[in-house]
Amino acid sequence: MKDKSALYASVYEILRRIPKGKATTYGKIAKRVGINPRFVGRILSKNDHPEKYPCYKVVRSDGSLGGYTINGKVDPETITIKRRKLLEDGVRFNKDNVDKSSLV
DNA sequence: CCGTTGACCAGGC
DNA sequence: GGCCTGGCCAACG
Repeated sequence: MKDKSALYASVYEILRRIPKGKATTYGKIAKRVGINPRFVGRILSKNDHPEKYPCYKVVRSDGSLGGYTINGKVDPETITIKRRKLLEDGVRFNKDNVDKSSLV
């Protein structure tokens, strides 16, 4: 993993490894691939593949959903979709935050 | 080339 | 419990 494009692939690979009913955080991924947390979000927002990778399984360390962008879409509805998809996967919620017991 | 930006994080108040 | 600050580091204009 030297190329920056490989970095993207690493992040997506991690998303695929998330078990059903679980979510992960930007910070955990960042540590895993060795980059800063901000860049994780940047990767997902600019180069995500919503049909192939569960980018919606990534939330903030405090359990809040953070953001959710699809193909440059910045509508407030997308964040609602993110929450619904997490629920469909069996991730437990505590009000508007992901239950920490559902984090990996 | 340099300043700003960002799907963040941890710490302090 | 919420808001502010500093730090992080690649990408963008």
